[in-house]
Amino acid sequence: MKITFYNTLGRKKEDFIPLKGNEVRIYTCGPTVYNYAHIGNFRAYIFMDNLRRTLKYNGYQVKHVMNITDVGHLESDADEGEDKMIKAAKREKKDPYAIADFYTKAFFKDIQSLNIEVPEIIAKATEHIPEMQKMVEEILANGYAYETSKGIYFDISKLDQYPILSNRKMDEQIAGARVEVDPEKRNPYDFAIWIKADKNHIMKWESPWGLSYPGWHLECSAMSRKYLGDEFDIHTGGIDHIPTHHENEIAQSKGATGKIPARFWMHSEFLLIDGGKMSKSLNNTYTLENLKEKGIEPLAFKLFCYAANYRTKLNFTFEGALAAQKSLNRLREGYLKQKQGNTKVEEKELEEYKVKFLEAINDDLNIPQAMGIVWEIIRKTEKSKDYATLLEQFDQVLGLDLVHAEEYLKTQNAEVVMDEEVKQLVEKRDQARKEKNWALSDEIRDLLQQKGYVVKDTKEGTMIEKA
RNA sequence: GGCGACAUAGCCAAGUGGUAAGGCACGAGUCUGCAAAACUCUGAUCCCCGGUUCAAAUCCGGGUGUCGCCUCCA
Repeated sequence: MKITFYNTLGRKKEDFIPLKGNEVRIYTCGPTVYNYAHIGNFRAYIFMDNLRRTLKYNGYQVKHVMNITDVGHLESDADEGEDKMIKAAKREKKDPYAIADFYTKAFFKDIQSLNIEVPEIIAKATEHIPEMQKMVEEILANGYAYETSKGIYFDISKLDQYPILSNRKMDEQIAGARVEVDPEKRNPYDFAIWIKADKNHIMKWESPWGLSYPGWHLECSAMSRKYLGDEFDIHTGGIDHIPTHHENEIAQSKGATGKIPARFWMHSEFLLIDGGKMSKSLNNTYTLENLKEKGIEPLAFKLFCYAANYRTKLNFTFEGALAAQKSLNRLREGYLKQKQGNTKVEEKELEEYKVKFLEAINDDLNIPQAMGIVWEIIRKTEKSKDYATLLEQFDQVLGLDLVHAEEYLKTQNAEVVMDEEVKQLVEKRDQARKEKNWALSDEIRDLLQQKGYVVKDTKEGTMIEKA
């Protein structure tokens, strides 16, 4: 079935057809591992997950590369300021490689808890320094760069078009408004592709230009080319990458190969916090750990993201996230009920749902619409294993790990029952209820509620959950 | 100043020409010793004004408002 994706290059939806047979080659801008990733970052990786799962669901083979930026970007566009990795190293009094290693592990742990598929190839910047150097040499040889006392700079005036992704008119931009323009640069928007290191710079490598290190866009150009070739299918990233990072990445790749590296450029929108920007100064860059503290599972955050399309801003509030947690549990319970059902469902009906679902996801990953179909099936009164099987199939795209629904629900309850004091209260209440001592039973219920539990009476006795 | 986006029920949001998906909350009912949970049911004519059309939330023009980017950032 036809797939359409919104392409930032051209700013419209286009039919997607792989460049090479049945294989789709994707490159995703991954994390800079100098700190914990926050939920805004994860929205982008949830989008990436939806994309690759959708392509696989359509029968394509996926070759997907994601970079790990373990040699830090600089603080500012004008290549001044302090390297992020170095900064983190000073902050935590460790060497940059240890910092990178620590946060890389943390990142993949989070990715796993979100049930996000790990791309086939994970490429670390520090392991691709030779490839990057070679690319700098090519760009220089092709006449797209020049050397200054600070490093090698890309000459944007040599390009037929810059910028290509956005409509900015460079001469109207206030260059140097925040950072003084380097007088050695030919154009204010020329950027460093290779930087000569100060004596104090920790991460640096031997090169024809002395001890130095790569500019912060270069790794993506070099690594995508190494694994996916000069031209591949899809390049993804956050919307903030458009104006500088991806613009410059395209420039470099064109300087080296003469080609725009990817056919499709797909960008995910920002997650807003309480209607505004996420920022360190507002102290609202939440991590998955912060969500867990409030009883919100990573997968509930994933489901939260499914309320909106990846290209629209989504407003995160804890209220909304708690609603998603509730919704996730109902989804799990609904799935389990279908699994126990014995009604026979017509093949034709199942087929119709499959078509609707596929149409939704193939229309630029319209997950919200796909979720509408999921809920329709969940709510079916005539319970059926066939519906459960269908939901499992859809979950190949959604990645909510529905097959383990029972375990998740049990885990939530198990955690609660662990508490010895609470356990005794529950037993005492069950006894009181058997004796029809409603006064005592209600008293214990109030007590449990004060402690922050929801009390459920079932045939098996008192069950409690965290409120 | 330049660029971009958004404005749909209490909240989060689908829907881009034919009379408004879904989730959460609220309310009603079933169940229950009473509650809770669960289940069922219930709600909007789509920021304002004008235009195009047989027909507009959906296209065009003009307002108003909100937000993001132009500095690293998903």
